[in-house]
This record gives sequence, structure tokens and C-alpha cells, in this order.
Amino acid sequence: MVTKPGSKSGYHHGDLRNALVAAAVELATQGGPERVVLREAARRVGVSATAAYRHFDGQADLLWEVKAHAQVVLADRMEEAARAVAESTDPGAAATSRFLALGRGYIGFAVECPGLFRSAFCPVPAAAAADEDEGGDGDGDGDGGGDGDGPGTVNGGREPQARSFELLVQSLDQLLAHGRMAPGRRPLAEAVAWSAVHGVAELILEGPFAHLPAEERDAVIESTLSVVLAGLAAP
Amino acid sequence: MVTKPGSKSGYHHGDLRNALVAAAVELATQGGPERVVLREAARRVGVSATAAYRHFDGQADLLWEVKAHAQVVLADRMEEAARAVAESTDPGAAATSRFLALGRGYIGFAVECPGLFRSAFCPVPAAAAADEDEGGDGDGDGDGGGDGDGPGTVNGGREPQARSFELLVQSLDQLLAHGRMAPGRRPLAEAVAWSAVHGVAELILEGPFAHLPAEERDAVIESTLSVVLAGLAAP
DNA sequence: GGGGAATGTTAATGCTGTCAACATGGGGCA
DNA sequence: TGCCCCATGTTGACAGCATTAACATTCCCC
Repeated sequence: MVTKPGSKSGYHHGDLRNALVAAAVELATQGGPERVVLREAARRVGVSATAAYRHFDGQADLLWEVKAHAQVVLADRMEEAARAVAESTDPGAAATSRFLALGRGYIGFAVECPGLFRSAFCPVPAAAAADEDEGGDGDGDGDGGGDGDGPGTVNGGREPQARSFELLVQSLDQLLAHGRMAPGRRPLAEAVAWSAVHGVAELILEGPFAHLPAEERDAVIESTLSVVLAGLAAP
Repeated sequence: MVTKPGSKSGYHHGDLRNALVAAAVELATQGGPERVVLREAARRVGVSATAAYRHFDGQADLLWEVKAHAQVVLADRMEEAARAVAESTDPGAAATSRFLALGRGYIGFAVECPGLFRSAFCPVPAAAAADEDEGGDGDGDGDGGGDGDGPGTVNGGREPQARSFELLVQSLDQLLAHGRMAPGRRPLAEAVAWSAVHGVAELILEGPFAHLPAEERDAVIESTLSVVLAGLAAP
């Protein structure tokens, strides 16, 4: 029943939920999670504010959806970065490159889409736990091009940030398998790697590295990744 | 509520600015920066909302003050943790312990005072750059003390988060001086260390490590510090 | 084709930040 | 000492926000 495209007869929008999410995502993209204001999203869609309550529990629920979407985009970005890694004959070098690519993708997303990135980790007031079952959503997500675009086709399954974590786990397993990590470091390696990478991103966005020239900023990123890699390799 | 000095009559508060900052800090301590609402702070001090505008440019300015205060408290916490380190005959071991203490202090503050910690790194809408010189503010301010501790008398010099950075720099210099760090790692070491530690804190507060049992959470912290230390030591 | 339910609209409440106009009284100047 | 000025605090008002209640429209199934 969730007919995607505009079967709009004026009164019934036909795809309000996705349209609202899309508008909210755009708000978040430019301005961060604090700019995700329900009334403004409704205004942009051309609908009264209270219409949103037919599809969301409230502003927090809408923000939650934005957050979930942002995490999906983050994972997409990481995956794409990892896929673009040049193949190497040395599997150890490949594993290392893949790990670095994931980290650069993560931070790159934060730098290029600060609003969305911050939304991916923003605190949402009250957990809107209702997981509605979206029936058949054959999402042909289409790797669409530009960021802005896209419909709001949010994920059906409600499990945030699982995919980026999975990517990291695989990468770390590869590092271990090809002798680029000390076995004793493996257990909590995901936490360590994630923390370092997330910290860089956060400090670039809101912290002391905010006004660093791009060149120096990149040096900080590379340095951090390098140290983590070396630390994981050390016994 | 918390009227500091032997104040005046009912009309003129006598120390409204500091009282408002103190109230705002309390709000931030329990509930984070988004709970720093000007009207509520004024209400708690027992004053009309608009009275705050005699002392602040607006809510953003008040929040800025809270942020600055939070950064001071964070630095205090780190300093205290570092000072509590047991002296060692081995200067290298001492440098390592001091570094670990700083990191644990940083994260410990985040875990114990999440609201304040988040306030220390929250985005403040528009930078309220006006540093007014309060002439007669001379009286000895905070001796410290109980719960709420210090008054709102925030630092005079307006340079946030400088002190914690300085502590880190010193610690890293010690590590280098006593052979616990590869010289090539020194240049951007502060960025690396800060990122890792900040990332752990952030992910514990808002991210995927939020609902970790305390024991495992501590393991993540120790693991991260250990990897960073090893990475900085590796050539 | 009719009726129920899904969807969207207007009206209203209480919160917030912020400005304008008014009130008070403390401290400096005569 | 007395008095006036202005820093400080107050009430009132307005706009924007989230949210609820009551009302209106249209889709879709029987």
C-alpha cells in the first residue's frame, strides 16, 4: 500500500511518510539533527504539521528515522570506499588497505556530510520502539548518484549501525588472518578501531580540529589510522 | 535557590550572572546541553526569564558559558587523575602511568558526568565572542567544596579546552623523553591520543557501547589506551 | 455504490527564546 | 546629606515549536 510515486490527488499525498523522512534528512544534511524540526519538514512537503502524526509518534520518531538513514548512508560510504581499494597480490597488504579505506570512508563521510554524520550519532529523546512491519518493500535502492536526491527509502529492518560494524569486523578478521594483527589484540579490536576513527571525526566536526587546514587535517587522519594499525599489530 | 553571597534585597540579586551559570551547569549536568534552557535557569534562581538578558546575549551565550565551565571541570578531572599516579622509580613507567591516568580521567569524567561532558563538546549556535571585562568581580570566588562545587565563576580568560590539551602535550613529551614513543610518532601524537580517548567516551555515551556492562566497558577503555600506547611506541 | 478507516486539516495549549516598555533602588555626584 | 541616573529586574507580548483534540476528505473493500 505504500505506493511510492506520486499518485497525488491533492488531498492524500500518497507517500507522505517517505516524503517527510526525505525532507527531514535534507534538513539534517544541512544543519544537523537540531535542525530536524517536524513543522519545517511538513512545510517543505506542502502538508500541515499535524499530518506527520499520522505516520510518526512525534518529532523524536522522525529524528530516529533520520538517524537510521544516516547510519545506512555511512555504511554505504564505507562499503564503497572499501570496494574501491586496488587489488593486491599480497593479501596482508590488501587487508591493510581495506582497513584504511574503511576508516577514511567513515571520516570522509563525517567531513563531507557533517550534518548527516552528527545525526547518525545524535541522542534521540525517547526510543520510539515501535517497529512497524513494512510489507513488501522491494527497495531498488539504486546506487544513485548525488547525495541530495534520493527518495526517502529508508531501510525496512530496524537495526541501526549494524552494517558498518559488520564491515569493520570483517576487516579486522582479515587483518588477523594475514598476520597484520597480534592475536591478543583481536578481542576488542572493533571497539578500539571504531573509537579512534570516530574520535577523529568528532573532533574535526565539533572539537579542536575544526578549523584545521585540510592538509593538516588529513595528516591527523592518516596519523591516527597508522597508529591504530601499528598498535593492533604490536604484541 | 543557590544564592551565593550575602545578597541584597529581594529586587537586586547581587550575583545573578554566576547564579544563572550555576543553575545552567546543573541543568547540563543532569540532562546534557539540550536541557540548558534559559527560562528554567532563571526560574531556579528565582528571577524572571528576561533578567538573564542583562547578563547574557541570549541562550547561546549562557550555553557557551556552561561549555567553558565543563571544559574546565574536565581538565580538573584529568589533572587530578594524573596527580594521583603513584610515583615510580622508572621514569618511563611513570610517564606511561601518567598518560593512562589522563585518558582514564577523561573517559571517567564522560562516564560519570555525561551531561557535562557532552556540554563540553556541544555545538553552540553562534559564537558569542564578547568578552566583557567585569570590573568589580574581584572577590575570592570558589573555594570549592560541596556538591555543586564551584560557583559559576568561569575562567576569566576565554580559551576553552586549552588546559586539557596542555596536559596531554606534557604527557606525550614525557613519553617521548623516556623512550616510550617513537620520535616519528610525536608530531601529531596529541591528535591521535585525543581522538582515541574522545572516541571511546563518545561511543560509550551515545553510541554502540552505551549499554555495555561496566566490566566490559572498562575493558574497552583499557584496550583502547593500550593500543594507542603501543601504536605510538611502534616505529 | 455505500460506509468505515486511513489520511489530512484547522484550532488550541503550553513550552521555548527574545524584544519592548516599565519599575526599582543603589551608588555616585553635587 | 540628598538626589538623580542607570544598572538591574519585572511584566507583557510575539513568534516558533511539539503536541492534542475535533473536524473533513477520500480511498478501498464489501
